[in-house]
Amino acid sequence: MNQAKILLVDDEPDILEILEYNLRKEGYEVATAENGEEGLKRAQEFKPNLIILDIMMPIMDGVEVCRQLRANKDFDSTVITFLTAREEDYSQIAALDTGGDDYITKPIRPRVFLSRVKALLRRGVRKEEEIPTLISIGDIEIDLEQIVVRRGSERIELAKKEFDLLTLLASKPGKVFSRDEIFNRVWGADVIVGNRTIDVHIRKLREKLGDHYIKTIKGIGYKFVF
Amino acid sequence: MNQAKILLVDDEPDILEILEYNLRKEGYEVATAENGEEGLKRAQEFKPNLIILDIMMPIMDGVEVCRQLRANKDFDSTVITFLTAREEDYSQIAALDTGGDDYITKPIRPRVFLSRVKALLRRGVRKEEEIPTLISIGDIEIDLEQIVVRRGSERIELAKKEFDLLTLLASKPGKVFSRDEIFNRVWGADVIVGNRTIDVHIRKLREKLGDHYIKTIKGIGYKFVF
DNA sequence: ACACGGGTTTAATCTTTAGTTAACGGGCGG
DNA sequence: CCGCCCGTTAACTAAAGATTAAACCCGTGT
Repeated sequence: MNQAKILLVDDEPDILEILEYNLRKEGYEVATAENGEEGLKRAQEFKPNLIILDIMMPIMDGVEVCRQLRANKDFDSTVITFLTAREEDYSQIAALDTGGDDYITKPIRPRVFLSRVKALLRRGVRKEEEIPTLISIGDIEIDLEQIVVRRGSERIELAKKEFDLLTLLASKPGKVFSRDEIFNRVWGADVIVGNRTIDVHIRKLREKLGDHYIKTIKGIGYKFVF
Repeated sequence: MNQAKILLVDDEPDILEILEYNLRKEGYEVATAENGEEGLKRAQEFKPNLIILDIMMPIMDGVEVCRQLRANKDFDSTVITFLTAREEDYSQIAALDTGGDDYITKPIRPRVFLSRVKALLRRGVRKEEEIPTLISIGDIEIDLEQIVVRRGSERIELAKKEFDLLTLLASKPGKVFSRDEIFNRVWGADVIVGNRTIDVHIRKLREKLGDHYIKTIKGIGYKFVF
């Protein structure tokens, strides 16, 4: 018996029903939502292994839902697939760009659908995105493989959280990351930590790297400057 | 009668069928999968001696499957060969880089195919190139053939697990190996051992070699430094 | 000048992870 | 059959890291 959890998000109750029926029959645990917002919420509480998103939905479309999920650490290893009408293949490409792993075209053939789902769940493996092993900005080099930061010949050792935080900020130099964003990406949405926690880590980073790399944007967040 | 086990992974059922038929006729035990992820799963349970992977597949292509297989100890001695359309020879090169042992071009001629398979299996084990018999880093020499470590003229005897562990770490000096990675590569995916086990082995290594070779990266894993 | 809304700093505390040591049990050679 | 080695586990200790709380600081608007 299969115990993977699947979240279905589609605005058409008929489709929802038929998919849910088929999936349950195969032993999956299923949750559903009828629009994007609800989908996001359900995703948080249900922690599915696979999320199936209709692209076309009122309120919030699937692509947007995907974008938001992908901004959250908790769903790093969640497989996301889209449901799309056969014609619009341009949207398919766009959708995969936002972090989707696959798409399934309507009309849906239950058999094909199920085997596709099965395949996606096997091993739970996400599409491999390019994982650079080295980020370098200004005079700083972040080595993701050796988990170490270098400035010139000097090696700077960081603790794990510090490293994660720096990696995030440095992944988009100049971009301001809001506190919420940082919490989501470094800690994950359901870990609840005090609101001064980030500050402390920022402080330790500044201590080790020097003050000028991380700039505070009051009322908003922090950014990496160079 | 031949009892080698062969896993076929291809998204085209026709090809799968014809290959399977031919192989069975020769007495091989055959399993099939229609895409990469399914292939990985089957590989785990079926433990084939030879895996034949189509390069072009939806969801997860053959190259990626190969990469993942090669990250797992259980498949160290599994021969992997690719199936590829004759044209794209650039991809062939890339594919062999990820740890493939050979490739077979489509269209497939059963006779040729079978003799190729036979050859691959007879050669038994993997392509030679990737097995250096000696790793030497800093003042340490790891002799894979004699299963012994030398430092200068001193010979250091290690137990098998210790040796495996050292070999892994030393295979990429500087790279941090996560605990998970170590478990997968030294113990194999399905053995479950307690979480202090690695530590103990690390300790014994440090005891025999000296402390400074293996460095702990807290919260992540270990790395070999020199 | 003062209160207020941030942000910063520091030190204390809690939590998590690694290190250590001893001991158990299986397998093997003598 | 005995004893030894290896791999593993268990229990405990040590250390590092993460978080919190609380005092402090600074610019702004009144």
